[in-house]
Amino acid sequence: MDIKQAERIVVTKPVATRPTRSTFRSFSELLSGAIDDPPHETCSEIAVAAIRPKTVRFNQMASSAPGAALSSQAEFSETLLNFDSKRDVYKLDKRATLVYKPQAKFVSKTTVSLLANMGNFNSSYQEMLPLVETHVPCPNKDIQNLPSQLGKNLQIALHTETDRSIECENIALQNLEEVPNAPHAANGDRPSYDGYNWRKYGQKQVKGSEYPRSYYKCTHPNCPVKKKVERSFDGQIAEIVYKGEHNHSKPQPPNRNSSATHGLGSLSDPSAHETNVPSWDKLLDERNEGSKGRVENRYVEALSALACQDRDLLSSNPVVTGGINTGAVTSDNFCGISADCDEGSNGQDGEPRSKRRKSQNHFNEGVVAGEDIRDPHIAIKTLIEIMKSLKIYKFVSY
DNA sequence: GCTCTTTGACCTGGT
DNA sequence: GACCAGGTCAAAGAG
Repeated sequence: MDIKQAERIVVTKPVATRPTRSTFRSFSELLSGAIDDPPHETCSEIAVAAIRPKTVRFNQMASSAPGAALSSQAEFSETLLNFDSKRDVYKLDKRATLVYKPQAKFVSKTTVSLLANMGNFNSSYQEMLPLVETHVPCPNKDIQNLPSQLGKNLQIALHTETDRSIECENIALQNLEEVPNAPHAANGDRPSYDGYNWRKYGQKQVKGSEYPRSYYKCTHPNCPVKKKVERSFDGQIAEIVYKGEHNHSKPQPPNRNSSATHGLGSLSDPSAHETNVPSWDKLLDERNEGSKGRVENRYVEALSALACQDRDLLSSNPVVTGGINTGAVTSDNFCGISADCDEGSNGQDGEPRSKRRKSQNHFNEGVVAGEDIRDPHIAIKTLIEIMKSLKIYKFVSY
């Protein structure tokens, strides 16, 4: 399929310099700017958002010393995002400064459109998402499928600033674009969160880039699409550049009715097929009747991802241990929820799988701290409590 | 035995 | 034409 250059949205290549006080804007400003723009320009903004947010870093130390970094980030973040303890709301400080690495990229309009349509959920939750779901190298699936209902629910629970559009979504989407260590699909292809399968064909250390760049091809026959991915050493996406357009639709997930233990089912819970214990994914499906189930799932995933962020902190945290654990959820089995928080946690074979799975099932029941977190309001309240207890006030997207 | 990743070598385009 | 950097190929090894 020919790639029409004219259809690509070209983003001029900025010089990679540290933004100055006057040149960069806070995340909220960027978001509000996107909203204020007229529709046509909003489209461009979406395109930019879809390709720009590869790097929103505060401190490189984050990857080298997770615990310390979290602490320092928390301190830093307190100046950026303040909680209203009375109302459980948070406010973005306009002075907040996020540093992201500018880079020239272009994607097709089709790609932009696809990204933009990957879940048209509202902003409140999106604001939560980058923190919960991109700060930790946890494979969180189907983020793009978040229903708008979730945003509505969260708008009730959180009094955020203005309505945000898809920029934040795209940021989250990009940061979640591909998950390292994701189990292979049955056919050996590596499904990504953009829904396509990719095969790595090269890797190179690019001059001027601190991370190695990996080259991927779409595994679909005759599909010309390629992408470059720069991933930091802790496995988080630093940059993604798409090239070309898919000449096919997204590969269909396997029919779970007939083979619920294969394909994406196993992607979610690689070990699920080994036992009769229903996989997390499957349970989700069972609950996914309408958007409500998905809303619930996102909370559970968000909580699990948060837990993955620093299990030591969680385990020593009175709110978490005293609250969540009363719901039979420990910091460890938090990670079990999202199937494979990271390779490390998965590789912790000190705890028998059955035990982890059992714990996971507790969470599957949607009970945390004695409350039913399937209720979005309760879920977000619980989440905020945990965040507050951990002094996590800011979304840091890598 | 198949498929994927890794990685050094090679190719290509820009200066 | 030389040099350089990015992109791709392909053999070897791993799972």
